[in-house]
Amino acid sequence: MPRYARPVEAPAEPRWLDDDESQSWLALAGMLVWLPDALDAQLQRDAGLSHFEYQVMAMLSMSPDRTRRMSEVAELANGSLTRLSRAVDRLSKRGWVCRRPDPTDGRYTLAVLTDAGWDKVVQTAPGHVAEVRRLVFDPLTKAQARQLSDIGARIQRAIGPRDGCAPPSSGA
Amino acid sequence: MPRYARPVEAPAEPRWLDDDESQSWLALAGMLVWLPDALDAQLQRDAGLSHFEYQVMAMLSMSPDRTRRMSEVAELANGSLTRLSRAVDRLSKRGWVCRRPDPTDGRYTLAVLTDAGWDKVVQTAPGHVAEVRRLVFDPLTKAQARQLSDIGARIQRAIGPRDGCAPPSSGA
DNA sequence: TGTGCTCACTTGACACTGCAAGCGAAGCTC
DNA sequence: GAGCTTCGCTTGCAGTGTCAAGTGAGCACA
Repeated sequence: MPRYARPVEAPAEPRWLDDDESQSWLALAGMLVWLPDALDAQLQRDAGLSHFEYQVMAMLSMSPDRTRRMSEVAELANGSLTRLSRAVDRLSKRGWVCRRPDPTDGRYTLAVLTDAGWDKVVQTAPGHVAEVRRLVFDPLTKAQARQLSDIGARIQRAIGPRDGCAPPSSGA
Repeated sequence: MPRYARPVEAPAEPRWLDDDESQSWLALAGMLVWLPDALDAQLQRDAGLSHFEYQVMAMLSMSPDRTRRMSEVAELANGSLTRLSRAVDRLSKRGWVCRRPDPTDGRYTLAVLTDAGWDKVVQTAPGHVAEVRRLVFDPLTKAQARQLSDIGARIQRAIGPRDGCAPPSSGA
């Protein structure tokens, strides 16, 4: 395991993790690696989509007129604008999303979910939700699920605001 | 937010997430994106290492003779053999790790942490642990930290064994 | 009007990753 | 001990991500 307990020759003297903490961190670190991986795998297998691409389409599917500015989509999907731009390239090629200049301000670009894109989301969502349920909520007690919500919020608050990204508790 | 609540026209009828679950999932998903990012950022900034590279070196620093077979390192660092091979390429170029054929079986390759690599780990560890503490343990109550350990274990168990990777609870 | 700035986005260069094919070393069978 | 298979690792390639530079629309102020 990575060195989280005190090394033999420590230069500074930070507070090393005790046994409980080490174990928690180990469990968290594993989850951090494997859960996104598992969710991506399900979407890739069943829908040919990355989790990020799915999030982009799912988000558009909940927006008025299935339309939203690129920068808003990027923020809501937890991704950079560059990443979104490339994802929209891919989704456009597949006919699920298209771009359109914002008539009210030519600097903005609107991403629009097409009818085919809507169908794709409607068809993909149940399997994805089922996987989230299977991997996250089924194994946990109700109390743990509630705790998880608080734990996630606290950790995100500690990370602090990412430049240009959603403030701590905006659900948007 | 992505569509985890029921869409207007659902084809199948899975169990959609209720409000509590949606909120938990939202918090978890955000954490899943931002925590690895924040940890990587700290290591990159302070040590010029990715989290994965750090894990590789940290793991070697705890191994007998600072040496271990490539395949073992890959497994312990939660990475593929390809990924490890390339990471060791990079770390070798910087003089922190070197490869050596296993004298007992020429098929294996041993990764060895050099003296310079050891120094690098010793120098990097305190800052990294401090960041883990700042982002994870300081914001949580003791009880939450303990819960997190169980939560992580349950979710990893649900994901199941990844091919060739550590079984559920082997600390190895 | 025009010059220059800012803003939202895209694009080019480059880095990292996984898949699958390739490689040499071991082991197995005859 | 020749030939096949298996094993552990590396490598070519394609895909996706970031950073920084580029583009074009709007805005501000002379």
